[in-house]
Amino acid sequence: MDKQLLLLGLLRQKSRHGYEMADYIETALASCVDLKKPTAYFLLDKMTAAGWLSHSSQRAGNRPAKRMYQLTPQGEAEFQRLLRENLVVFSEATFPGDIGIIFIDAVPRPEALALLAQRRAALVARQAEVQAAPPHPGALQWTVEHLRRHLHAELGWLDDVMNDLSKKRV
Amino acid sequence: MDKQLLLLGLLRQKSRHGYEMADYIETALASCVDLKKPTAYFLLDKMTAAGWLSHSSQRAGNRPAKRMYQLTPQGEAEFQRLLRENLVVFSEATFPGDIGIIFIDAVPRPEALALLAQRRAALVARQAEVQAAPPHPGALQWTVEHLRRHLHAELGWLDDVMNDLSKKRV
DNA sequence: TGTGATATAGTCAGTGCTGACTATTCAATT
DNA sequence: AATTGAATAGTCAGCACTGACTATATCACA
Repeated sequence: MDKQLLLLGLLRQKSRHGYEMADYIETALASCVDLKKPTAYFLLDKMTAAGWLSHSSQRAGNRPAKRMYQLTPQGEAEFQRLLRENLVVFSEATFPGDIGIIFIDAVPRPEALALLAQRRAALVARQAEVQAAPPHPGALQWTVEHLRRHLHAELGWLDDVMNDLSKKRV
Repeated sequence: MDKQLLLLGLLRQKSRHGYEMADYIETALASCVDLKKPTAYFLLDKMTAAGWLSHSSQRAGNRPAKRMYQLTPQGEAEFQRLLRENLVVFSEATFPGDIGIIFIDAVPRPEALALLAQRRAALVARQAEVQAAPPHPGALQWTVEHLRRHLHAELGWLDDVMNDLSKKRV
């Protein structure tokens, strides 16, 4: 439902067309949500069928007709409901990378450290990228800060793991 | 592929049957990986078909026949490959809870704070649960520590968000 | 002797998502 | 005039996963 919430929220700010939203999400919002174009179209259709959205063809400028979506009153109600639902719950992330850690003793110590060093490099690169990003407007800043903190925690942990690992007697 | 890696890793330690693994994963490993019983059986079948696993029926004790799985040499090779693949990449988590944050201004300030307070309570409860868990053996300790740190970062961030929010001029 | 709990093994339809593809119109370039 | 690229709108098969269910054997206990 979170993806629906996102689409509803974007449409609530102003009418938009599918391509615009999908593109915006895949670029500007890529760091905090995962939503691909086909999914966006699919959900837009679904929510239209459910009466949460209406759309009107509209040609702006000289471009091909766009399908502009907007919230219906029911859509607004659902948005309010989903938003509250989202705000209440704490949803724990899982870390697929931990699975490798569990079995790390199956690979020779030096190689394991080299592999983790690569992981670390990717993490640091990502950190730099987030740091360099232009300031985000409004509440988006909080999500960026969220990401920053988790990256920071991640790096600290990874360093400790590598440290432990390099010290550990075989 | 991470789930496959997990199953392979468990089978590498010793032969096991499906129920045992699914149960172990859903209880002991629930914090770092998400894998349900039907998925486990499905993947076990699939990997058997691919020649990574073999199995033998075996009745131990008086219980119904168990199907004990074990790695084939090819399975061991795949395990090694998947393990390295997993160790190298840094995979970023996404936070569905951020979507609500983005649109938080759509709900009246006091209500928003109350909702986030509930989220916070859930987070704190989870923290206590993790803290109270019995010490995990071997490399599992690292994954628990991983979780601990992220929960800690999460709490710090959430408190800052709530603080900002309660200060913010309307 | 029956009844329920537990250990084991599945199955299957349905959901949510996406990769990879097609189609159309216009602008820009050659 | 022809070609390419980008903005827009989709479509669809297929995958990964799971909720909810069935089946069977044994054990504990009323």
